[in-house]
Order: sequence, then C-alpha cells, then structure tokens
Amino acid sequence: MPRLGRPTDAHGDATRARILTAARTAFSDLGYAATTYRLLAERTGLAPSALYNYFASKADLYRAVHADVQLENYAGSILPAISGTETFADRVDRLLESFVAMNSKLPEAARFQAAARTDTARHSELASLGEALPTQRRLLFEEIVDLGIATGELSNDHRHELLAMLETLTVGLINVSAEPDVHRAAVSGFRRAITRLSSYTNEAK
Amino acid sequence: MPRLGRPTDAHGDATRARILTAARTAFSDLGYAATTYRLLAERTGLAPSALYNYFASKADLYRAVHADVQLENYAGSILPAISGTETFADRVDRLLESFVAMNSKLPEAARFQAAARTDTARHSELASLGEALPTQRRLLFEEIVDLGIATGELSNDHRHELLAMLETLTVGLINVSAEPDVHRAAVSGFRRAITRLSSYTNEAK
Amino acid sequence: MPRLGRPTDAHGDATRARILTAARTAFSDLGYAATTYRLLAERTGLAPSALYNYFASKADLYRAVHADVQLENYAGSILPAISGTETFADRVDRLLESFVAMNSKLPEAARFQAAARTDTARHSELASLGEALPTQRRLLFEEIVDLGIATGELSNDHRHELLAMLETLTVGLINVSAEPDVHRAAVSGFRRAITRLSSYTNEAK
Amino acid sequence: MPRLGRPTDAHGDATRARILTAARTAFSDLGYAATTYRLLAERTGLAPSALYNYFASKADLYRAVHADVQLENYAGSILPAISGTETFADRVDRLLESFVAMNSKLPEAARFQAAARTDTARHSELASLGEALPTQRRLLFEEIVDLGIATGELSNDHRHELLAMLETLTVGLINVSAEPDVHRAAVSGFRRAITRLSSYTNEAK
DNA sequence: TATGAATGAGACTTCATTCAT
DNA sequence: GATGAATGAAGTCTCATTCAT
Repeated sequence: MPRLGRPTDAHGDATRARILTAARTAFSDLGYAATTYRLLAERTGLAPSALYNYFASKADLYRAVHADVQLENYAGSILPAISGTETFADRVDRLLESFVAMNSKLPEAARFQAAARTDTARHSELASLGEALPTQRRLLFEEIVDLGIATGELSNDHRHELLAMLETLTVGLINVSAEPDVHRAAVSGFRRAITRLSSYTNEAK
Repeated sequence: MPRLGRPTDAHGDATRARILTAARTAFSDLGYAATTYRLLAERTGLAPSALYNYFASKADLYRAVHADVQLENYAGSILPAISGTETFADRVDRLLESFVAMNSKLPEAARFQAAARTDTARHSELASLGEALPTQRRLLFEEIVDLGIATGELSNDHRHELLAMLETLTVGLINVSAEPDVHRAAVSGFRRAITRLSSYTNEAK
Repeated sequence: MPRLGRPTDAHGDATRARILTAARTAFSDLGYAATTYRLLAERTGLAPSALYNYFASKADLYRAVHADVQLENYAGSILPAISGTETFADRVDRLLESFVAMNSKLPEAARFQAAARTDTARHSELASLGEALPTQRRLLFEEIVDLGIATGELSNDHRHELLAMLETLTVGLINVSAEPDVHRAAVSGFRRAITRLSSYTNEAK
Repeated sequence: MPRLGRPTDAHGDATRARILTAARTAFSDLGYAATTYRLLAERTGLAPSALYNYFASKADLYRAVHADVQLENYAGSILPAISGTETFADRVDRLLESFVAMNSKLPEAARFQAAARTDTARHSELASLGEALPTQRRLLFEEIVDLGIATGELSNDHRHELLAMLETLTVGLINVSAEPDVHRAAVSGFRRAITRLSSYTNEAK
C-alpha cells in the first residue's frame, strides 16, 4: 500500500518531464479527445489526480506539449538548418533535409505536429494554438520565397503560388511522416525537383 | 415538445440523408471522438435514439459516410477526370485539376477525407476503413507513374520517388483543402511544375 | 420491401399463438427483464410494434403466458392426475407422477413456472400474479393433506409440517426441472419414500 | 447537494462494505437485470459513478457478492455444521439444521443464493459463477451419501436417487427461504422423515 | 507531492411504447 | 393487422476534475 504524503524520491522536474513525454506520445497516437488522464497516469505510474499538481487541465497539458514541440522543431531544427544559406534553392534544400532529420531523430515531435493540425482545429479550448504554428511557418516561407525573388531566382508573379506550394508540401510531408520511407523518398524527389525549378520561373515568362 | 410516435411527414430516406449530411460535416469538423449522437440529433432535429433506426452504432454511421465520400471522390471525380489521357503529364494535370474541382463542388467530402486519415488510425473500430483508401490511391498512382515510364516521360529509376511525391502532394492538398485559395494556388503551381518536370527525368540521367 | 396494410395471409389467432409460444420460451430462458419486444419480434417474424396489436404491454403478455401455463399445468395436468384417488399416498404418488409427465411433455411450461416464481416477486407490475399460483397450489395441498388426515394416514399434529414439505418438494422439483434426470430420479425416490412415510406419521406419535 | 471532492469522513473499506450489503439485498430482491447502479447509488448515498471506484462493472460487483455469500454459506455454515458427524442420518440432520440457522442468521445470503441460481443461468456474463456452486454442492452430497453407503445405512442401488433427492430438497428449501415458517416447518418434517428413511433403504430391498 | 474518495456531466446504447400510414 | 419512424426514460460506464488527507 503506497504511503501518503510526498515520496522521498519525488523530483518535480523529472516527473513533469515524464508526464510531458507520455502526453506527447498519447496525443500523437490517440489525439486530444481520446487521450485521458487515466491513461497518462498509468503510463507515468502516478494517480490521475497527481497530474493536476503539474498541469491544471488537459488543455494546459496539451499547450505545454505543443510549446515544447514547436520549440524543438522550429527553433531547434529548422532555423539552424537554414541559417547561413544564401539562395532560395539552398534554403529549401536545407529545409527539406531538416524535415528528414527531424523525422528520424524526433519522430514523436513530427507526429505530434501532424496531429496538432487536426486537434487544434477540432477543440475550441485549443483554438489559440491553432494560429501560432501556421502563422510562424508562413512567415518563414515568406522569408524564403522573398529571398528567392531578391536573388532573382524566382519571379514575383509566382509568389503566391510558391507560398502555397511550400505550405502544401510541408503539410504533406508532416502527414506522411508516419511512413518514413515514403517521407524520405518524397523529400529526395522534391529536393531534386526544386533544384531544377528554382531556375525555371524566370525563364518561364 | 415533439409528440410521440411517427410524425405526419416522416420519410425514412430523407431522414437518412439528413443524418448522413450532418454526420459528414460533424466528422470533418470535430472528428470521430468529438462527434456525439446528441449533437447529430440536434442538427437533424431528431431524438438521439432515433438515429439508431438508421445506423446501429456510431462506427456504422462513420462507415456509411466514409463509403459515400469515397465513392464520390474516387469513382465520381477522379476516375472520370483522368480517363482518356495518354501521357503522364496530362494525367497528373487532370488529377490535380480534379482536386480543385472536388474541393469547390464537394468541400465537405474533401475535408472528411482529410479527417479520415487521422480518425481511422486513431480508433480501432474504424481500422478496417483505414486501409481501403490509401491502397486504392496508391494503385492509381502506380498506374499513372507506370504510364509515364511506358511513354518514356519518366525514368524507371525514379519510380519510387515519384510515387512518394504524388502521395505527399495529394495528402498535402487534402489537408490544405480547408483554405481554398491556398489549395487552388498550390495546385496551379504544381501543375505548371509538372509540365516541366515530366520531361526532365530522362534527360537528368 | 414488405407491403403496408394487412397481409393477405394474416390470421390473428395463429399469430397470437406464435407470440405466446415465443414469449413462453423467452420468459423462461431470459426472465421478464431480459425478454425484449424486439427479441420476440425477431422470433415471430413481426415488427416490434405489431406485437401491440395483440398485447397492450409486456406485462400483459406476461400475464397471458402465465394464465396459459397455469391452465395447462393445473387444470390440464395436475387435477386430472389426482382425480379418482382415495388416499393420501395415492394422491401424492399421482401428483409426483404428473410432475414428471408435465416435465417431459411440456418442458417449457415447467420452466416457465420455475422462472415465474422469481419474476413475479421481482417486478411490481407482475405482483398480482405472484399470489395466484402459490395460493392455488396451497389449496390443493391442503386438500391432499386433509384427505390423509381424514383417512387416518396422517396425524393432524403434522399438518403444518406436511404442507411445508409438499411445498418445498414441489418448488424443488420445479427448479430442477431443467435437468430431467435429476428431476426424474428425485421423483422416483420421493415416491418410494412417501409410500413408507404415509404410514409412519400416526405410529410416530 | 453534495460537494465535489473527497468528503471529510470517507473511508474506502466502509464504503465498499456498504455497497456490498446494498448489492446483496438488491440482487436478491430484484435480480441482476433489475438492480441498477442508480438504485445502489441511492441506497449507499453515493453518486452512481462512485461505485466504479470499487467495482469495475456490475458483473464484477455481482461476482464479489457471490463469492462472499458462498464463503459464508458453505465454508462458514455448512462445513462446520456437518464436521464431526459419523452417520448419514446425523450428517443430513445437521445439514438441514444448518439451513435453518443460516436462514435466520443470514437471511440475505440465503435469498441471494436462491436468486443466483436463476441469474447466473440467465446472464452470460455470470455464466462462470453458475458452475461453481452446484458443483461444490454435489460433491458435498456425494460425500454424504457415500458415507451412508459405507456405514450400511443406504443401499448403493439408490445412490443416484438419493443424490437427486438431496439436490431437490436443498433447492426447494433455498427457494422457500423467503417464508421462514414454511422453511422451518419443512426442515423439521424432513429431519423427522430422514431419521426413519435412513434405515429403510436396506431393508427395502 | 501524492493518493484515494468522490462528483456531475455526458458518452453510447437499449428499451417499451406511440402514432401515421 | 402490420410496418416504419419516432420518442423519452433509463441503463452502464468514462471522463475531467475536486478536495481531504
């Protein structure tokens, strides 16, 4: 029979991390609605009520996972990958490369991101999150495309199209991330294609 | 307060259709888990228990919607669109074109398809459905790519990549379908790109 | 698709009988609570609502089955069996014999009777029935025992005990009726025992 | 209206016992099907959902009551009663005596046992329980009868009959236990009868 | 910090029953 | 006399959450 009171080996931060990890997996696999506190409690070896010492509600917990993932993906993966590139072609190339890297190093993060797209739209409590990521992503894409226009690689006429293509591509890749070889092959193909395309737009006029 | 018994103007077929429509929207917007019988009842003006006259369970209802959508999309939209094409370039062009058409004529169907990808994976009752659609899609893509190889447009070396690209592209488009102008712009861009690409693969060797 | 309106081959009485038969079996096997109109409808090949043309409610249907069974058992089986007997020993012997006969000729009736004991006590709608059968049975037993006292076979001192024994025995037999060989062997044993006992009570003083 | 959260005086064990007691009564009176969680909640002063802290399902609760009753009846009442007896007559005498004692000390247990016979047969979830009790009982009866054969009190020819008689008698007594004076009078009568019968079987040959 | 006891809302579903056809 | 469409009550059970310990 477990004792009451604070266990002698309780380390708040470690427990918090364990909860976040379990939640990330569960939210990715089962979605927000089907991830229950009871399940997370089982997977972390805690009682359901203990989770409330760390996260005041399920939505709060979700937000915490979301923030973590976003930080890892964006600040930790994407930004470093594209820094130091000087052309559109290079930058997109690196971006796609970083997707593959992320998908193999942090598969949970990638899958969470795919699931988040759906879940933030579905649950009003999470609506606030739904904006953040796409917005951030679009700003990034604009930067990339505008670089291409500045370097003359791309024609300004196709700006809108190119942004939509990048968005679609990214969303597609996030969504096939559960099948690593499809993901890898697609990235490889698109990288090759981009190389050619980057120079076509101007001559295409 | 509605009276007991059969209403004067009750017609089973119409009611069934109403339920299917409401379910399609709700499943698309809220997902399987968050779509409750109570909600569907409100939206169809029935008592929750009345739904059971038409569908024996929520999973059954889901399957019915799924079947409908698949029929509309695949047999009703995609197949007619690509029939009569003779080249890879043409065929992909028409395919992409049909995506836009579908998205504007049957937006609910498109959004349901996006949601289905997630929901069939998440809920074991729906697992059987999860296979059907992707399998069908991949067969279609193989046919398309193999046509390109036969006509000499594409190199056999890139078969795997091209399939993955088509898959990724399609999934991406399905997932951005909630934003029609992104969807449209992306399709437009990819159509242009495909035109060029179709002839590159061989020369790229 | 079945036609509306009265079917040309509809014979009310036959249908009524079919329902009663199905109900007897179901009430015996599943009990009152677990016997649903839907089940009866399936077993009779009717729609659930059609049953209401014959029985205004489930309780009504139960009462009808109950009355039938009681009639068959009591008036149709027991009374004829014991008529014409002149001694307690004979009468009990015939009574027990008739139990075996009933159990093999009308097993459903016997099992219904066993179930009824429980169900009439459990469901307040059926309370009225709960009285009838035991009362009738006790009157019969009193008659039998009083005959024994009149013939001098039994001592008046044991009247109360003998009634309770008959009651217990009967209830026991009804309840083991689902196992025909136990039922038969028990009756055989008790018949042999009764023969001896009938003469003991007086000498036992 | 009760407040949320843990009440000041809440003790799990006491609550568990209260639930078991309420369930025993309700299952006996109303049967498995008609005993609802809502009713038990009312009778225990809990919310229906609180019962699930103690028993994961209605069937589980039933099994717990069943196990309790069986323990009380068999191990706690019957076995001690017949231990130390050396003859068939004695042993049956004590057995019957213990039925009366049980019926007056633990009337609920006796009535539950009667109801269990029906309910375990009717509800497939409870099927596993249906075997246990009768089997155990029959083993006991075999032991008793075989003792009688060993001591020469009984003839081996009637073994089967005697077992069936004991079974029928027991089931009958269990089923009249709701009427204590019938129960008592019957036991008294049968005890007297057994005394005589025990010596008849051999001479009857 | 953690547990264990409790709640209320709401999920899916079944049931008896009713009424128009 | 039979069906098909509908209802409201209720059933079992799960969930997020709260509070005393």
